Amino acid sequence: MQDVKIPIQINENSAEPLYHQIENQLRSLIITGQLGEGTHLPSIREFAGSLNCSVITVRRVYQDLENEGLLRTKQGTGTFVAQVEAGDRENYRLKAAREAMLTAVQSAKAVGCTEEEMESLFWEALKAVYSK
Amino acid sequence: MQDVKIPIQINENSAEPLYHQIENQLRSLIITGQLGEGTHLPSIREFAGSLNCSVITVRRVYQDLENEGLLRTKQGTGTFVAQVEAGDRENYRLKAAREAMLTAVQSAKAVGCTEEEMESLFWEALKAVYSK
Amino acid sequence: MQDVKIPIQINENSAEPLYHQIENQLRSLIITGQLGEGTHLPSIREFAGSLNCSVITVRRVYQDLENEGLLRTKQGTGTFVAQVEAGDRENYRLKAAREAMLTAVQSAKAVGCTEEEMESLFWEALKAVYSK
Amino acid sequence: MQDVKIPIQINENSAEPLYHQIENQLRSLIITGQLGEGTHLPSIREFAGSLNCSVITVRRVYQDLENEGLLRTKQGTGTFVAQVEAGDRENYRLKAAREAMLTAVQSAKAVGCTEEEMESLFWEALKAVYSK
DNA sequence: GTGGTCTAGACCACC
DNA sequence: GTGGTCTAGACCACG
Repeated sequence: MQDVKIPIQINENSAEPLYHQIENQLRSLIITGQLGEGTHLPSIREFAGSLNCSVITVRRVYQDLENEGLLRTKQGTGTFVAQVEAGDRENYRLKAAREAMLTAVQSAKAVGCTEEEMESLFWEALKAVYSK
Repeated sequence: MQDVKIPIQINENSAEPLYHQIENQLRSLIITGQLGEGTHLPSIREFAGSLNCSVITVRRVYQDLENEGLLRTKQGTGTFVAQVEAGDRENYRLKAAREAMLTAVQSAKAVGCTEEEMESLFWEALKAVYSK
Repeated sequence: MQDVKIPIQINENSAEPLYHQIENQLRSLIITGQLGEGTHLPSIREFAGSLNCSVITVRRVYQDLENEGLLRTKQGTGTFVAQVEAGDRENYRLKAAREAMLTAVQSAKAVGCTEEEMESLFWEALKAVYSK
Repeated sequence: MQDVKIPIQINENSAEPLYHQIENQLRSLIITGQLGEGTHLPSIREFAGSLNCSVITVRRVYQDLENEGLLRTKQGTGTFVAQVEAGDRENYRLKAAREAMLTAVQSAKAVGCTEEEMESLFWEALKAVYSK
């Protein structure tokens, strides 16, 4: 078991609900292995303080991720990263990425993009993201 | 001016709000030219009836698209497709598609995909969408 | 779609959390088919009023059951019983009952009951429950 | 008086509180006679060490069981298994088992099981537990 | 100290 | 009217 700082970026202006932002980022950290099994997450009060949000919101995040099987929480002890099988981890990653890509292509098709245009936009996006 | 049936598909189970689904599809129809300039859209009441939704929802759709400059409402006469310049049409399309693609790539990167994986997923998505 | 009264019994003195009691009873009503697909559940405010509990608690119940796939909720419209496949319904029932029975037998074994004693206790319990 | 090793199995992942798990197992050991009257239990500190848990937890266990009359604490000497009358022992066993069975049957009825189904599930559970 | 539950009440988005 | 999110703050159970 380890004890670490969790790097979460909150976008105040986003339409995405606060708890969603936190959940998504935390989920990514777990399934990419940046938070290893057994990692002791900050207590809900502490995390709420550092994220500058309500305890309830953090509580909700932890609970949702526990329902997904990514966290394990023990009353009076704390919240920990659960054991995630390598296969599951891979599935999570690919499922999320595949859905994102599919959605993008569907949207592009809906506005009448040709396959060539999409390909060009894809490379453009790739360059934009990885040059940052 | 012409008077046509508007082909809108509503997905009851989607998390996407009703007005959003309708707006997006209607916007696509207009900027891809499937609804030409001057097309007379159904009355709010009529459209609401055929979509089996509330008039409030349709009113909101018409209003939002009018604000975007895609529709034009004439008191007592009805709602019509506005003039869309070729350049604007192109901008709309690419802007929407570009954003979609960027979002997808960012999501994929967030879950740890490599560029190679993304490319593979992109082709997969393209195939899936166009083989339908 | 139908609109009905939901018969929920709250036990104030139980150690079982309020939201758990409501969830369990509602789940039973759904998987036993007493609340058919499409049934329009009371609004969270209304239900909270009749259960004499907080809106938040009802909200949580609805959300948890939605995550389980038993409810479907549409913003601005309401909360409905989702489509549950007959097979799933059967699985739910048997899974719940099987676990309950297994737990009981394990507990009984832990305190040193013989198989004969258990059988006798089982018949006793059956009689007690069904004679009510 | 004797001094023995206490075989307690802790399940880290169970939702059941630690103190509960320990209490239940210790209670079973006592009422089934596996820990005879006068047995000298380990000191709180020692027990906590071997269970790898907090002394607070063990203290609570000892205290609860003392309240139930199953343990007896002598200042400066230690904690011992109290005298359990044969009748009491029998009562404990049957009470616990009876409650467990009743709960199970009620749960099963709540999800719509017929008496026949329950019987079948009961035999299944019995087989599962005793074949281990 | 930790998490678990519940409250009242606010404000927003949707229909 | 509906549900969706977030808040502050209380009290309890666990270690």
